[in-house]
Amino acid sequence: MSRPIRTRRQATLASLAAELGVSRTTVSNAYNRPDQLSPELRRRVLETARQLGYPGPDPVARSLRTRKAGAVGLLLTENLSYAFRDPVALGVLEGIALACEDSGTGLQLLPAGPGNEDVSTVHKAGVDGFIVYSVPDDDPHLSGVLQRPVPTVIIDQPLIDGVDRVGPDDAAAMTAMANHVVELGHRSIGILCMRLSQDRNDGPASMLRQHQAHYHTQRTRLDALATTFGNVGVEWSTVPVIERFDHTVADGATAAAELLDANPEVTALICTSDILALGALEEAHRRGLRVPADLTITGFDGIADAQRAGLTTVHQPVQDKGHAAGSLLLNPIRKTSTVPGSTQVITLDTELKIGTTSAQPRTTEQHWFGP
Amino acid sequence: MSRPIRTRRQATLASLAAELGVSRTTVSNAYNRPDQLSPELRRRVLETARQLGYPGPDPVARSLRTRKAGAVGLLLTENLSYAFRDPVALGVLEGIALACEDSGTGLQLLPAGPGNEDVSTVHKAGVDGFIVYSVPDDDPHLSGVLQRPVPTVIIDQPLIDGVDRVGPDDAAAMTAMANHVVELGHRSIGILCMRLSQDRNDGPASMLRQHQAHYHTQRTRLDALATTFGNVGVEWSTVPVIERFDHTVADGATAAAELLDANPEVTALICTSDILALGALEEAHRRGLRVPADLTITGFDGIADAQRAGLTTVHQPVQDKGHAAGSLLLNPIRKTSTVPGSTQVITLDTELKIGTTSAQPRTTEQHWFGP
DNA sequence: AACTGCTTCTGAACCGTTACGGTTCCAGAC
DNA sequence: GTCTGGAACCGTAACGGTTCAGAAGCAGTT
Repeated sequence: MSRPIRTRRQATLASLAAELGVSRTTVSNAYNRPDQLSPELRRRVLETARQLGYPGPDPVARSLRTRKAGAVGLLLTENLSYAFRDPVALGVLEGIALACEDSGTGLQLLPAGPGNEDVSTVHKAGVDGFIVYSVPDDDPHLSGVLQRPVPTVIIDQPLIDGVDRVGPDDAAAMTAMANHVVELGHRSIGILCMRLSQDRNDGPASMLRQHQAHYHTQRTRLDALATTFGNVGVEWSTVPVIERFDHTVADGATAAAELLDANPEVTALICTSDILALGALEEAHRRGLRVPADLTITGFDGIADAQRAGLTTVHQPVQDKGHAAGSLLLNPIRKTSTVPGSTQVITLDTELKIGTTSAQPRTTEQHWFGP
Repeated sequence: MSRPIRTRRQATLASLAAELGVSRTTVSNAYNRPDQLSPELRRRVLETARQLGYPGPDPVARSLRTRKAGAVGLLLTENLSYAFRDPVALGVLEGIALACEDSGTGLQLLPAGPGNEDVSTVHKAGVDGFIVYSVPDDDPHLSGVLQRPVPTVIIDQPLIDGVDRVGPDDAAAMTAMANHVVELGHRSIGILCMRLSQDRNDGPASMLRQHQAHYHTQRTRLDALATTFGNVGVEWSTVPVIERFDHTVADGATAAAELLDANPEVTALICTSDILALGALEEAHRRGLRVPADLTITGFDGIADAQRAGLTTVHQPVQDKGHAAGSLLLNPIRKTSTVPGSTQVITLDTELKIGTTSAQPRTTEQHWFGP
């Protein structure tokens, strides 16, 4: 098996047609609509194509004419390494890929990492639609995508008028978790959260920063916590919230250390992701704190490692999320909807999973009689 | 933020030029060569574009003219789920993605799963090149790729004349492993290997099947074992080789069980992948066999879990492998090579990692006095 | 006055294909 | 002998850009 020799000038459908003395249409039909010409002629066309080294119709020219690229673009404002290492991102990616596979569509990963200010990659991508995953609402790539006249589906965040969205009900899910912790009797809590905006801030997140967060998901989760704990008399401004730019177990551990150092009275650590919670768990062990006896720790996402660790968390079906987004984009149910501008929103079920890392605080009174 | 209202008919570069009373060239330049027109005119062009809802030059039309798609295709004849679950595949994928990110190129995952007989997805992909990863040498998608007049790089397998390739020296690496096991004194060995061909065969792989294997990598590794052990008097035809179609830890375990049931005299289990070896390890523990005292087990690849388990294995830099393939495709060093048809081959370094799962057989003589 | 050089803009030729709406031909029906 | 209908094939017009050679205008130089 060896590669065909390239002729001086690539053969085209037109040159092949000329060679055969037939019209271009006929050659095109030989490839795309075999029933439109006699088997004999078709055989001749294909045979001559082979001799001339004609590789078949050019995909780009075809795309131009048919207005179909046969691929969707995935925008993820994150280093691609992250997408391949973070279990949640990987699950979503897998779900999307599955949906694409189902419909025979390509999935194009767009290079739009943090360092990449160049939006042109979005403008140059020949795709029939976009899936946007976990992007801050002020991202330039995102506005580039929205300018393109192709359908777009956003996963999780941001929430944009007129754009389809797939995601869990973060507010409800986090409220359920907050209620769980409240019911256990915790009133002295601390929060670990993921990146709130593009500018790195590893440390406490002020109230202002929380409200101005460009990552919608994180903001919603914090709001839900603030509301629920506010209802039982916990003043949110007194609740320590520690932010981490990078999303790793190690960062979760340092965040927990930072929080516990400054607020040793805390009886429950609520984390906006499992990864951070697993880090907190590590840090708790390092300090000799028993979980949940001395410290309650909760996560969010329901990744495999969390289940293994018995973490109390909110499970969300990450793979389904990706698959739903892909299906929404690829299966044009939208055609049935009479209103052209109608937006579809798919809300995914979440489930509060109570594990072995949450329990009543050791002495509920401790807070009142303080040191 | 909301989407621009779509006009009756999408504006094009031509309609925009007409509206402005300038030539198409000028509009094109406004987007692609700002220095070619006065700032004032450029501002007007962009402003009018905004008013008309013109989304900028169509990427497909641009690609047709410039003969650049800005993306490379990844062919992987495997369910995409596999690519996202298998640590080796994931590492390779990450490496490729990194290389693409470096050069601002998109990475298009082609849907070419096992069930997908349709080669048209390969023909329809508008890409500037292909990376082929771990594909059997008789795969129809592969020949589709090779027909396309774009550069192609193959990772691992198959080995095709005139096509660039990136991969380890499997023969040398496996020979090193075989020598290690030979030097420990093992003469009664068993082999667990991955899929040899597209047709499922979970069980013993006959000599014929081994020789006809369509997965070049597996064949090479087996050949290396056969040669090395042949040199010390072990007749290869007597060595049990158990094949598994799916590549999971569970399959490794059942393969080990199958082999050990039929060949209890075996003192060393050489596996062609870490995943299979980890399964074998599980099965050995289940049977109460001590590793390495009762049974030596070796792997191949050097994944993280293997390191954690102390597995004796051959480490190969999977991420580098992907990155090298991407770089080879994207950085056209090829231009410097005078011979147009010259082929580049990058061979990656491997390293024999001796862990805690290999040791001398308990009684080397056992084999000679055997039952 | 002719020449040079620079900036700014234009005209026309592609890029390779498919959609659309035909025309031609011929067998069989009437 | 005309009509009908289907199979086979064709010509033209997009699809939406980029690119290159040059034209026009104008200031400065010799």
